[in-house]
Amino acid sequence: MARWEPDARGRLERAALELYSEQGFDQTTVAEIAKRAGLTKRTFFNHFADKPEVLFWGHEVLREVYETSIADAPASATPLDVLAAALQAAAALHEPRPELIRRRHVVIAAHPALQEREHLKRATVADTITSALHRRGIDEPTARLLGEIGPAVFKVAYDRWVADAAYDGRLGELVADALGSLAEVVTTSAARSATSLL
Amino acid sequence: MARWEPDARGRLERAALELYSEQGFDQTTVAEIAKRAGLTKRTFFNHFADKPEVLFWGHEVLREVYETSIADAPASATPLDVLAAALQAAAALHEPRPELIRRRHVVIAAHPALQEREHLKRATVADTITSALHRRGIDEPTARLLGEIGPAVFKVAYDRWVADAAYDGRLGELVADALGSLAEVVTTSAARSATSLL
DNA sequence: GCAAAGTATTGCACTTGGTGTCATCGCGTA
DNA sequence: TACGCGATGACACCAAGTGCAATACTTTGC
Repeated sequence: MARWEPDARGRLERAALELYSEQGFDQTTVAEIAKRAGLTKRTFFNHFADKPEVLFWGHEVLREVYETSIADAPASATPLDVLAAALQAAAALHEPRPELIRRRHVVIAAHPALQEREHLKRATVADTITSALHRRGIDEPTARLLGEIGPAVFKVAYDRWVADAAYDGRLGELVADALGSLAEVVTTSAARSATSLL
Repeated sequence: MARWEPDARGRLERAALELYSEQGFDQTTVAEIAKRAGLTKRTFFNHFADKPEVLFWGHEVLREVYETSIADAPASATPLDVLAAALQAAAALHEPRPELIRRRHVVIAAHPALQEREHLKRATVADTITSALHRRGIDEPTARLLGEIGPAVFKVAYDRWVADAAYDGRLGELVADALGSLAEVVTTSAARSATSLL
């Protein structure tokens, strides 16, 4: 696929992350990104739909990971077990390059427009989970619920992980933690409700 | 606050919703919206930060509702009970004008840029819930978790509600349903885990 | 080797979103 | 009546994003 110089797309991604980091998202123009990558503005828009999109490779891969890990879970697993396994698979995807992900996270945290895009991507992940669960025979409302809960739980763990380099290599643990808290919070309340019925 | 004609802001909101509905978001220019409202493009941007924002009044109110309903919940309530009460309060806020909300929903569903904004607003709601719970003495990680879970559960109910006019006046029930499913899914799995430990 | 076909890149013109600046209008108040 | 203040408008400007046609390079078939 290589033409003039190989990997135009990758060069644009790297140049964009650098410039967004150095100067901020607003202060960086697309022409500037293209120039640093040795290309032109028009070529940038041939590769990416818009200025934010250049930061959001990865999400295609993420969706595939969810899809396959949910499909491959043992038949005996409960719905929540399946979700847990999928979240662990997603965590494993993040572990290898914490520095890169952290740089990206800082850039996104600094600009609402990028957060918007991130949320939208998260929503597509929710849809992916939902239909993958549904495909296992889980009823639609439950699948939807777990599809929404999954990314929510993951975010809680991810936010802690990304905030402190001391957690490097332990995102999986943090995800397990968050799932544990969920169980605790819900069952505590359920127990109380049951009691109050007596 | 009224000057030439009263309620410039409201006129812009109505004109925008109409035009987005009639022609689509992309096909509508800001100049057009302003013209229908009897104003100019510059005035539009004096009232709203950008083109999407004109659809997202409401969210300020929503945040206040969450804040006060969480603060006012009885001291004896479990964290999940508090969240449930807050979600019911939010539901009550939606009930009165289903047609308007539904029109708005259709417009948003038709365009990614608007969905992005919606997701961002939802995230700010999550933050509001988190800090309101934290202020009740609930520990930070649990508060965060519930802050993320809350809007997720609400969305499941809201999506069903908005999809079918037969649910008018029953959003509260749908929210209760979703919370029930959550408890079921989580406790089922917890029971299995406990069993498997024996 | 060479021509043809295909694809990545570019140049250019154009629309629109969004901002800065300054003038103007209409109202409340001294 | 004069003054101040906030809402509106006119104008110029920059950058995002698109459509279209030209060009540079690569690959394929011969």
